[in-house]
Amino acid sequence: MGSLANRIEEYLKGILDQAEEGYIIFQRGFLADFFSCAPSQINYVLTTRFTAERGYLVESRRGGGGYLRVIRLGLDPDGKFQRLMAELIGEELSQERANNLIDRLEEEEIFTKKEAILIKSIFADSIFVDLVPSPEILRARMMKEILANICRDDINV
Amino acid sequence: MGSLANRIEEYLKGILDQAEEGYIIFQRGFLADFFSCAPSQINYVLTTRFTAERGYLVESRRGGGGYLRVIRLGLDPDGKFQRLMAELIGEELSQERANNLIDRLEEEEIFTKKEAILIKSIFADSIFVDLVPSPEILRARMMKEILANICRDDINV
DNA sequence: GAGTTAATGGTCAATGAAGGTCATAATGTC
DNA sequence: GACATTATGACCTTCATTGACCATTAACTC
Repeated sequence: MGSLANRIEEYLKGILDQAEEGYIIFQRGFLADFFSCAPSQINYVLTTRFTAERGYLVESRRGGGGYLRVIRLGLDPDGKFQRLMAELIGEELSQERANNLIDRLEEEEIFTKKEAILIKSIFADSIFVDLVPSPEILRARMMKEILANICRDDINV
Repeated sequence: MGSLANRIEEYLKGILDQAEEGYIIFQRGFLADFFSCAPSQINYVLTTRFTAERGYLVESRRGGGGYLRVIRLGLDPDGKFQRLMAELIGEELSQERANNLIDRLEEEEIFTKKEAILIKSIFADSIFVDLVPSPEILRARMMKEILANICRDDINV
C-alpha cells in the first residue's frame, strides 16, 4: 500500500487537485530528488498511474529546460465523452484497463461507489475463465453497452 | 479443533469484528511469520474459511507493496442472498429469469433503477452471442458475484 | 550559422518484493 | 485402515525499483 510509486502518485494528484489550470508542470530530476529515487521511477509512475483511461495526459520536453506536464482531462456531458470512450476501448478491453476506466467514471461521479464495485466484480478475469474464449472482446462489448445506457434520460427517474 | 488453520481463522475474524471500515488489510508474509507457518497456509485459510458463502470476500495485490484484503459481508438475516447464491452455483440463468430476478431486487430496493438497467443491459443474450458458448452459466456466475458484492460492508463507507 | 557540449527526459533489461498455485506429505477423524 | 482435512515447499506470476545507456533540446563557442 505505502509503496513509493503510490506515494508519488498521491503527491502528484494532490497538487493537481489544487491546480486551477488543470495541469501541473515539473522536472523529472527534481521530483526524483524529492523522493530520493531513480529518475526512471517517475516514468514508471506516470505510465502506470496517469494513463488515458484514468483521465490523464502526459506531455514532456527534453533538453535544457525540459519538463513533464500532467494534464487532467475533464468530461463533457453532451455525449462526446461516450464516443471518445468507445474509441478508447476499441475492440478489446483487459481487466486492468476496465478497472482504470471504471475508477475514473466513479471519480467523475458518473458511477456511485456501489456501481463501480458491482461492475468491476463481474468484469474480472476469474468470472470468464473456462466460459469465454475471448474475455477481452466480451468486456469491450459490455463496457460499451454500459456507456450507451448511461446516456438514457430515464435512468435516474 | 485447535488446528493452526482454526487459530488463524479466529485471529482474522477477531480483528475484522473490530474493523469499522468493514475490512482488514495485511501482508501474507507478515501473517505467516506471525504464526510461524508457510505463506501458502494463509491462502489455505482464506480459501476454506473466508468464502462468499460464509460471508467474506478476499481481494489481493501482488508485487512490491502487495497485500491481502478481507472484506466482511453484511448480515443477511433471512439468508436470502446466501440461498440465492447457493442456488446459482453451477446453475443456469436465462435472460428472462435474470430480468425477473433483477426486477424483483429493484422492487425490494436492493438495486436502484439505474443499477437494474445497467445490469440487465449487459446480461442480454445479444451481448454474449458468438462469444459465449454457455451464456446461461456465465449469467449465473455473474449474478452470484453481484449478490456477494451487494452485501459488502465497505460499499457505503 | 555550424558544431559542440551540457542538461534534460526516455527506454529497457535485470533484480527485488510481494502474493498464487499445486502436488504431496503430514495429521486428524471415524 | 480409509478418508478428509491441514500443512508445506517448489515453482510461477505480478508489481516495484534501479541503473546503464539512448535521444532530444538549449545554450554556448567559434
